[in-house]
Amino acid sequence: MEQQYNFKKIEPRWQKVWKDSGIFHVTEDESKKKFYCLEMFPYPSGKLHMGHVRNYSIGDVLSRYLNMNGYNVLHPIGFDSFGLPAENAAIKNGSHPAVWTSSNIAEMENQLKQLGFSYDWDRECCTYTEEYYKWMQWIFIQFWNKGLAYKKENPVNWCPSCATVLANEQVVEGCCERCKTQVTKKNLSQWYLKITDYADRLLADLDKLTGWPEKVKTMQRNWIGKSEGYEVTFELKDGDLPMTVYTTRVDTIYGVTFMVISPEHPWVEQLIKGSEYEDACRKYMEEAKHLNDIERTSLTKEKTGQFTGRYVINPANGKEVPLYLADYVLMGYGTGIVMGVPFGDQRDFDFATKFGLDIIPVIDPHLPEVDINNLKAAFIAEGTMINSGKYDGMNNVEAIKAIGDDFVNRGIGKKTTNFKLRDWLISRQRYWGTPIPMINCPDCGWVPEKEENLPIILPTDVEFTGKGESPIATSKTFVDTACPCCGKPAKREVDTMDTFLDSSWYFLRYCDARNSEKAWDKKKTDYWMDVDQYIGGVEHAIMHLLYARFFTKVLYDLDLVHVDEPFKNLLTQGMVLKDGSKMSKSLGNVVSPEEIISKYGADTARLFILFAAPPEKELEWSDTGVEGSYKFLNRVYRLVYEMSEQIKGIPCKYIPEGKDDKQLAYILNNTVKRVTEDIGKRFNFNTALSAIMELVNEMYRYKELDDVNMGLLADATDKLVRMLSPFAPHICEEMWEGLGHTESIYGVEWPVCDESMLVKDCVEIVVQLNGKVRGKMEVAAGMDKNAFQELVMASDIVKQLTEGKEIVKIIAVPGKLVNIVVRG
RNA sequence: GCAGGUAUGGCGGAAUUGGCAGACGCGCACGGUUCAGGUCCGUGUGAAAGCAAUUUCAUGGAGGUUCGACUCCUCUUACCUGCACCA
Repeated sequence: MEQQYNFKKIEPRWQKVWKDSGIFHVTEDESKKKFYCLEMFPYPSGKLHMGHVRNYSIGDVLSRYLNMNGYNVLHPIGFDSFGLPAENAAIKNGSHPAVWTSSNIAEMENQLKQLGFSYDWDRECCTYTEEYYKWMQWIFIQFWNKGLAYKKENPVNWCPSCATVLANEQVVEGCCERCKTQVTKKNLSQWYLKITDYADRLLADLDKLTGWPEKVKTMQRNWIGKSEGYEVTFELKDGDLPMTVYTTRVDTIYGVTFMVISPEHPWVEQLIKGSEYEDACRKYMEEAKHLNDIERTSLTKEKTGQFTGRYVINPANGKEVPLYLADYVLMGYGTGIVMGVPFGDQRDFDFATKFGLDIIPVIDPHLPEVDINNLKAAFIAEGTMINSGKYDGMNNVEAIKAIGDDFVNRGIGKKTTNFKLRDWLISRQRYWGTPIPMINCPDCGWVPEKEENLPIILPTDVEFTGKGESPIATSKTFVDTACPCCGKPAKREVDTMDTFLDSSWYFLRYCDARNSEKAWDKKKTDYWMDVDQYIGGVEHAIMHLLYARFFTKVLYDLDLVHVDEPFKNLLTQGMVLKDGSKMSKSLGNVVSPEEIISKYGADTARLFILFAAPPEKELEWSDTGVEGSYKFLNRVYRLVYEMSEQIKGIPCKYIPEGKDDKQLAYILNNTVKRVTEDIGKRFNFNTALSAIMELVNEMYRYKELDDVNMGLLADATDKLVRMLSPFAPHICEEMWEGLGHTESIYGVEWPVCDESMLVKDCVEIVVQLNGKVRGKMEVAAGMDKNAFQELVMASDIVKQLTEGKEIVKIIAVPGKLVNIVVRG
């Protein structure tokens, strides 16, 4: 151990030791309790950013801590390496996406190794490799065989100038990001996975996930969006199309004054044909193609619509109401047709106001402040039915069932459950993704490729122009094939899969990453799954986590895994900010991990990022804060260096004698207790580090005293280095060696708190007068309430405080406080 | 817009079960060390009033519950995240 802390020498040295000894490689070991610690794998965008450093530092502290607690810890890493940016880079530079991706991966692997994370690199998985996407294709075929994959038409963002499909991200203010042409919609036949078949289970099983943050579960519940209601069929005047609406508020049906149909509803064509409003309707439909769902459903956007010239008949009262096209009705939810009740729905209210339609009150809340005949906004509350024929006078909640049941009996209603969740559109008209292993045969239709022919390899004779439907279609070798069923000429699917599929099962592949015979051996997932702790950005709270849960449930039903939920505990980490906003190149407020590592070392970077904020919270980057962490490591290093000379050969045994011995022994053991709880139970690494800092401060004070107990100092030094090692592993290895140990600190036992050192005979308590602190006193610990209260009330402090005042009430909390309520 | 979240000194944050608001760190000030600067060691540091003891105010804002509220309830403001083809 050198006198000076030199991270530039220490860090590469220990990284090499770890690599050469293979210390982070794990195998299934039935004799040990397993722990699967997983961090969301990165997209290889180029270099690591601070969000990655934060995510992986959290995971590394946990992994190292659990390893020291005797667990067999699986801690893998990989790269989510298919996706749009690689393809954009290829279009821009005329290179191949694989070149861009693999050089990024190499760079990021290097950075991860420089940070000293305890990954089992032998299990590394990259989704763009043939050995990974082979099994992705195999899994897709299992979904197909189970009837969970299908093809359906769906409108996509379409740039007419590039003649290509655009991702939402590529649409900027309604225009193509490359050529600025206004984006429109185009119908394409697309692959879907039937996630809606699992909607009920995905919702119900959220209750099982006790280790998930409540906020994430709430977000998932809202996303799945289960609602109970009725489908009611209105009759079309002069036509025979059943105009079926979905409503959760069938009690308001007497307040229907119009009906709205989504502009992309397939029936619109025949509804408007020949009408005097036909041209106006077509124009409106064209305009609707330029807006996205968020804009369309915005409550603040002025409502637009177009009368179709048609009328429908309300089955409740036989009234005719006009039928409009309006973009606030989405084709993707319910039936694509909505009954307009301006009284009870704000969107309908806005629409009716704009188009001069009637507003009929149908519920009277009996509130004097509400004039239901002259509303300024839609009214939503419980009340008594009015203007509703035979239901008048009934409570509106009861009326839902009564009216609904009547429609069911009349054969024009159906009780239904609706989900906001839609089936998962997985096809992408892109190159850089897993090819969908399906073949279209003129005779057999869509058939999957034979399993023995997997993987279907991405062709390399492809042009990247940014134009056309899918780059794969430009390959001369890929498309034409033979039907796996009948052998006749057939064509391959040229679309690739959404990269969210790749990331929906990678945690299973890590369990058996090098298996070339199977996606994974069930014996291995039986041992390692489920993931004990999953850590990642809160921005993935809905989609990725829902898709991974869906996959796990399907694979469970196929008997390929033994768990039906993948992630037992979830930690969602906050973002890293600089000057109050997200670090981004456009804002120019990026601090690169590289910079910090070269200036202060990996240990400082890790320490700062864990100390600056608790993991779930946003973290404000501070350059001076980093310096503080660096100073702290130096302070620890100097202390341990000095101690290593003095405590050589002295056992970590002590009997505290004076006040100072007792104080250090108390702080030492209390620190062990606090740090253990903060890491293991609360994941509050910032307070764990505060506690360690307090211990260091106390050791600095104690060691300068005249009469010190060397056994106590030896124990404090030993425990200090152990406790700090998950946070700053390199410097701790160095100090551990300096203390005379020959084994790596990775895997030595986590220190244990000696409870006998925490027993105090005196506690300081607070005396309050009317809830305000007025004095403090020392009392013996462990008194019962009556004795405690009597003792305190008899004290001089209390006598002084209450002199000449009438005592109204006394609240005594033993060992904590006495609050005296007085008058006068 | 919808959904979810956050708000505490000059700054990052602490307060684990409703019980001493501001632990720990940064910054700042002063002192020591040093030729000097840096490093390092130490002391102080929410605001206002006061020589002081001490008192009053203070956890985005407005109310409420309670002996007692950063913590619970109602309303409100600002900001952050997601919104289904970015990953």
